[in-house]
Amino acid sequence: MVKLSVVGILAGLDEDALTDVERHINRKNFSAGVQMIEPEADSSDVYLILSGRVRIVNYSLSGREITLEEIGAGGCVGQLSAIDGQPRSACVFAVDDTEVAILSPANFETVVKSHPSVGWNVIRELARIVRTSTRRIVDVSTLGANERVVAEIMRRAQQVSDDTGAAVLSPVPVHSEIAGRVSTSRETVARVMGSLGRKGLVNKVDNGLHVPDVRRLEEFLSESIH
Amino acid sequence: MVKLSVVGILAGLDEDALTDVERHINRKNFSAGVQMIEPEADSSDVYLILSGRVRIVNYSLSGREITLEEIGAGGCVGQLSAIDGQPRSACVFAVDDTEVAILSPANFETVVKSHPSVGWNVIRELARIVRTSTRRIVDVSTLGANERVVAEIMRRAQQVSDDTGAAVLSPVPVHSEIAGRVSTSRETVARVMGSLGRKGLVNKVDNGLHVPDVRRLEEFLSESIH
DNA sequence: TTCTAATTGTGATGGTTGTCACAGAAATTC
DNA sequence: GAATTTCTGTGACAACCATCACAATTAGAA
Repeated sequence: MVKLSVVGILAGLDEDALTDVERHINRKNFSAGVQMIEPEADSSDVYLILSGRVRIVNYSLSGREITLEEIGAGGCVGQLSAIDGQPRSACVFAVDDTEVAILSPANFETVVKSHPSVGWNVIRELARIVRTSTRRIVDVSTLGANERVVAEIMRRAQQVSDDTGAAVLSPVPVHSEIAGRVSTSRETVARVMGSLGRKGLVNKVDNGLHVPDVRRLEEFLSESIH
Repeated sequence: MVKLSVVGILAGLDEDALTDVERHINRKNFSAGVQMIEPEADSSDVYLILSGRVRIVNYSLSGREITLEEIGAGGCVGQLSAIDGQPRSACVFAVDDTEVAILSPANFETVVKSHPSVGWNVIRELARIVRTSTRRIVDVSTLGANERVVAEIMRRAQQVSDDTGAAVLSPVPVHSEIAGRVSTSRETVARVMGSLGRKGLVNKVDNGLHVPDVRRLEEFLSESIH
């Protein structure tokens, strides 16, 4: 059984406090692909991700999928409703098999208020989300669809680049998944990836997508914006 | 001299605590139009707005202005940098003459951590920002520019509509300001407003923009999305 | 392996909307 | 009230990209 201490927002709690929290949660498992939270449902529980991976998505009326966030073990989802009592605005589903600890809004508030460090952790987490969202708003307002795709590949590569400036994204990102994250169509992603490949900026290796020189990707992106 | 108690995130503090906070702030005034915070500046101070109004904007390389938020008396700006220590990501300028109380990041953290109610207020405020940002991401990913303009007028009208379902936006919103808020061009806003006027969904009165029936605006919007 | 499902690649096409350009209206300043 | 600045309205045009429609490829299951 996974310990609650893996959860980011609970960092800084001592053993006693953790066992106390333990008494107020419900553990639950979701298999990969299953929807965990549907919008409009009037629950406001907070889900602490103990293992696995979930994705927060929103569907447009035309059926287009917009990925808002993807969160792995240690993260949490559903805080917003617990904080402001408003209905959920998106749905959450398990990408991999996922184990969660469910905390009621009242207990969430209690824990946050009674442990300053938890409060601060929640604040930091929300600040991170605000920063990400703001960057996305700016991206989508200033860059074209093609550039957004390049920017997304670039960001992913930056996170895993080694000291030679190369990076391997593994497994190869699925086009439709990228499309959901940068608000464009799958076809546009395919075209951009093709063109990056032809330019030698990325190339496929059997276990992933190889970016030989992240710096050149950055340059290519700033050239294409003018 | 404006009291600190107008500030939303300090709600719930008693007199003693407020006078204590008072000792750690610097008051400052900005005239309308002046830039208060420029990005890249490596200060991380939090600005509590005591009176006036500020706008948080971001400029694209092509010079397009993106309005991220507009905040009036009682609000606060600059928290993100104080929370995560990262550089500022946008600039802030005073829309009206504005009086602020400036709090250093260290003091901000102290106040937040030592008063659970302040911590919770900050959390609620950040949650509000996350919700707004998310809605905007969804809007910009699923609606066309024209629809976004209609949606913006609709939202503003909803906030001030009376019991007959009518609303007056006063003063008349400036087109370029709307454009900045919904990530489109000033010309597009002009065209949409013109068309709404011709359909009788909005009309100008001398002191503002009159929306005779907010419901009809909502219907019009959902019809135009198909 | 063979069959099936998922993913990718690419052309054609039309709608949307950003951009440029300028004229007219309104608001401010002097 | 004249002059200047800011704001609004609108046409023309081209770029960009979502969508449709398949074919080709790859991965996964039977």
